[in-house]
Amino acid sequence: MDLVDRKYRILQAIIDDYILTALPVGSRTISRKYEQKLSSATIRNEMSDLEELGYLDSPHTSAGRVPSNKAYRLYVDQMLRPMPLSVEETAFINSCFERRTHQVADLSTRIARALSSMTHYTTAVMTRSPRSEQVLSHLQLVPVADRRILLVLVTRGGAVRQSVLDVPRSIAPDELYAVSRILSARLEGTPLSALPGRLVELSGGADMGMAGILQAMTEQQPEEAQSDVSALVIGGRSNLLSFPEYSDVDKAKALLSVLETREKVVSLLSNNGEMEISVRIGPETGMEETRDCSIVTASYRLSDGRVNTIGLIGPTRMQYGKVLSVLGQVGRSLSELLDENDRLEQKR
Amino acid sequence: MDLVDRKYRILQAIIDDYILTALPVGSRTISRKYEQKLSSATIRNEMSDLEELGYLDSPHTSAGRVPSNKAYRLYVDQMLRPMPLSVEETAFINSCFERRTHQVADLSTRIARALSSMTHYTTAVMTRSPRSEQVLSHLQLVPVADRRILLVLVTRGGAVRQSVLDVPRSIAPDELYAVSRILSARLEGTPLSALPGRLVELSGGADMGMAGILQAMTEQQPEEAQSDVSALVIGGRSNLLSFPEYSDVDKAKALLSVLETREKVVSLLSNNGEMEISVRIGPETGMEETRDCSIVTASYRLSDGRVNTIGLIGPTRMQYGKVLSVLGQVGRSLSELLDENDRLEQKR
DNA sequence: GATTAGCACTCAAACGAGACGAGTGCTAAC
DNA sequence: GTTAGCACTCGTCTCGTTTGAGTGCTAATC
Repeated sequence: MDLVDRKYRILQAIIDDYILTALPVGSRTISRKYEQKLSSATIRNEMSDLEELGYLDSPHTSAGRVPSNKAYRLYVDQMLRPMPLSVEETAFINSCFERRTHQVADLSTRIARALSSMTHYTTAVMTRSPRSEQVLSHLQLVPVADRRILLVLVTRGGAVRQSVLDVPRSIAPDELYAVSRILSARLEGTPLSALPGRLVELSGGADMGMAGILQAMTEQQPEEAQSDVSALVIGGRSNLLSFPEYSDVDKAKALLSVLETREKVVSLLSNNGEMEISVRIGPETGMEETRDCSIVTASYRLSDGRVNTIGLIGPTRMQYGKVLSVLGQVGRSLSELLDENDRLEQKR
Repeated sequence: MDLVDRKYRILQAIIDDYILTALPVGSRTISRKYEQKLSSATIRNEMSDLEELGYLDSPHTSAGRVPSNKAYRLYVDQMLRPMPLSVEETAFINSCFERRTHQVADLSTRIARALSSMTHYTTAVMTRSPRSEQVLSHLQLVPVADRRILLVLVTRGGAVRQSVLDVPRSIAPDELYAVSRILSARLEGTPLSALPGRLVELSGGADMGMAGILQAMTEQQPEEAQSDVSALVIGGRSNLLSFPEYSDVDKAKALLSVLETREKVVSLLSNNGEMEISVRIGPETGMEETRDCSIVTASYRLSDGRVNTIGLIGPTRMQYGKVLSVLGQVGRSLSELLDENDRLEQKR
């Protein structure tokens, strides 16, 4: 199924042009703009072949040709020329990560904003904390109100989770500290996923005072803890409306609705297997509503064991080259930031 | 400027009809659907008067009339008939607040979802924590990693803020607890707004060990603390695209862009003075981009001193009756939930 | 004096016929 | 293998026409 050089070049030209203009590409356009040695008739023949091979579709007889999903696939896998970012662009990305932060939500928001402003696509950033992989390092109970305490869980990697619990009796700060010490010592090293089980075990031999706290801890899990996804930020939704493919309000609405359903966004960001960067085109996105979209995702493992997934969504006619370069640079800047964080931590 | 009864009724009919259909209303429609005793010619004369009085606009000579912002104002202030919710609707709202929660973010998300699904408008929920009004009740430092600690601030009302700090040396958990006790005792009762100042004072007489922590506390304020707004959730954006006024993609895009700018949303939700429920129509929203929108906001004071503002945004042709009833019911359900929380707290 | 029937007038939207033009496929000549 | 040429397709644009909902005004009616 190898395409001879010329067909290959023509196909590439068509895709390039279509990505740029969103208009079906005609043979004449190619012969003038890309392959001046060849007449439009020759191009026409080649295009006819390419259509037969499944790389091109024609909306109707007298329009030009449009790349098929198969063509985009080939384009992404083989035709993509590395497209270096301008100095300004690199600088811009770096500037977004200059200030240090430990608030993952802040960082995600910044990433989302930066990416959607640079690419003009919609960006979703998700942070996953696989509970099975996270191991408790420290536990602390903090008094909040009379019969209300704050439970803080710190993992080995340094991730923090907290939730407010109602307890059946009032507990003095000093007692709370004592309980924290005991629990912290007993539970240190437990994977978060095993925590509920361990708590039940412990409450067997616990005295009355402790039992109430343990019970509250088991029962009052925060909603967030139900899923692994701890933060989900979406930016640049309005960008979608600039694309001619969404000049039809109904289509735009359908896509925006998907973006409003947390589970759907999570699933769109998720099924990229173990790839670091993945490009899914049209039906590969695995969702009916996004059959005309492409999704590019990149995942990074944070030092605390959490996984950050960054996704860009747009029409299949996506500027893959640009998107991949930008995502790559973001990845580099991000690891730099994280490394620096870690280094600072070491040095001190 | 009082409108005689009949004019008043006719105006009301026009607004009702326009809100329902989004189509300019003609004299014939009114005479058939609303005022069957009167001929279209009579209505026509009245409508002409109403236009002169500034209550109606005509898009062009041969279309019907459209209510002006002044008309909506009158409608909201005087014409609104209480529109009781159906049993199902009330039940639905209540069901959204059944599960108790201390996570304001969860609650906000639920409110936003419920409101946008019931009204088909876009909902924004904001939580403000006026630092000047919040008074520290307890402070706790929790070990996170080698030279990294978590600072937890608990206010008298029971609100919790936390941030991760980098400190210049490694501190044992027990020392951290001792420092927490000292600081907690010294700072208890300080308004959060006065905290930075107090910290500087304290670091004057502090020993070396403490000084580093105090410095980290003053310097490393989390981004969130910069503003009073601690959470902002928006739901039902795609609803906007169902309204004929946004069938023009550019208009939709402009409005969606506003919703993507945090500061703008905060400002839209904010300037309702001290009203519990406020309705702002068109230019009253105070923003160029929303001159064709109306915004209804409701504010509730939470028991911990924070203020929750719920806002609905849609075209000026908004179903004010329905929106106000739903918001009212949400307010009731919400206070019930909060009261119950408080009662539980008392009883135990 | 208020109401209404009647009528001329307006104007956006819907419709339809052409003209246009970008594009194709095919054939025949180079 | 390439290309010039040509007939054909079909969406889009343009423009005049029709339609119909609506208005304002006037004169007759209650």
